[in-house]
Amino acid sequence: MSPTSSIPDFRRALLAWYDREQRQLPWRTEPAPYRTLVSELMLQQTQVQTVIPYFERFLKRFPSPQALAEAEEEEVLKHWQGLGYYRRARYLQAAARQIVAEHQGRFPSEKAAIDALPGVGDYTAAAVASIGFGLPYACVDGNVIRVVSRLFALDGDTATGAVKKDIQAKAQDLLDPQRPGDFNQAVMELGATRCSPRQPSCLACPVAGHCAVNQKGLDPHIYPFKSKKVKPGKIDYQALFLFAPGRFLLAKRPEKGLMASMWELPAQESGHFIAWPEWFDGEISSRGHLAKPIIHRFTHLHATYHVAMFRSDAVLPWREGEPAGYREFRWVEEHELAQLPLTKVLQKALPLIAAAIQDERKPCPNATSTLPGL
DNA sequence: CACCCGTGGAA
DNA sequence: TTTCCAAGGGT
Repeated sequence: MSPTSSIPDFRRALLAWYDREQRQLPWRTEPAPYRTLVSELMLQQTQVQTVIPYFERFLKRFPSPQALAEAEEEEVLKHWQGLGYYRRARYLQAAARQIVAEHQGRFPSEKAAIDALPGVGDYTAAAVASIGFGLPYACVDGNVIRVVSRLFALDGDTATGAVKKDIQAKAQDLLDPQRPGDFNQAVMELGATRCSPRQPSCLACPVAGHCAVNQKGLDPHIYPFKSKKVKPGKIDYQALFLFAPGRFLLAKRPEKGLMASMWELPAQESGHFIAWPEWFDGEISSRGHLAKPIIHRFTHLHATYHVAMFRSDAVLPWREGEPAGYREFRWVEEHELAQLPLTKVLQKALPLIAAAIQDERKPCPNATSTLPGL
């Protein structure tokens, strides 16, 4: 805050701007704590535009904590497919079950009970408490860190605990106790639409007059200071597309870790194509592989998937438990894909595989399936 | 505290 | 092509 500005003036200016220019978002209509919880879980590390269609589909299918609590995990994951950070989906369902089991299905209005919900940390608890129940807790997310850093021209590394604590305290001081939910959303809205990381629109900022960086003529781009991040590692996978007439083999990933419980092509870490799926006891009638590997970028992992394809003329068993590490294997038909939660890598691979196999089999008139040999 | 956990968009 | 990062939480 600049020396001449007051907190009440700041609140008034920010809330007036928010009342005037806030975006119309699905979770801002019919406000309810459960809807706020769903939106906040989805918005963790995920942009608003990405979340909107997921939020609408999810609320339509799981309109209440009861509906979500009673659902099959696989269907919940299916509704999260493509959104990433799949643990959030399971935490959300666990939270719904906790609300049903421990709060008789009534969303808890006490801060401590909100804190105790799975997948709910400091940020999300403050968001649900303030937006859902009007409780005076300040949210601190990436937007707030940036806005507060610039408002006060804070030079410290925001990765350190001391700076985080300082920002939390300053955000709490600024919070309007009369309208905590709107105020929290207003700061985040400002961070998303004006006080952005790369191209801050200080000329269009409703609180530029309160901002230390702006009033001192400092460069907003250097706030907040962040230490360099670690470069992502690289990893090669050998993935197998094993198919028989009408079916192909999918694997369900382990319950924990990367893309937990999602379905994908069975794969193992390897830099090379393997000649033969040794865990398959059937007879292979033909084989091939994708000309180009599938590149998939995770936050801190660059993965390359080499896809080998093996055709068998009958659906036969593979050796139990192999390849290692999977929760379940299943021969699936194309129409079943609509029910299974699939990894993005699998979704990238399927059309390429279909094209490769149809290519080998031409002429191939009247091909109605997008998948090979079906 | 460092690391893990997805994906898409922007520059 | 590479890098950053987005309404973070758990371990």
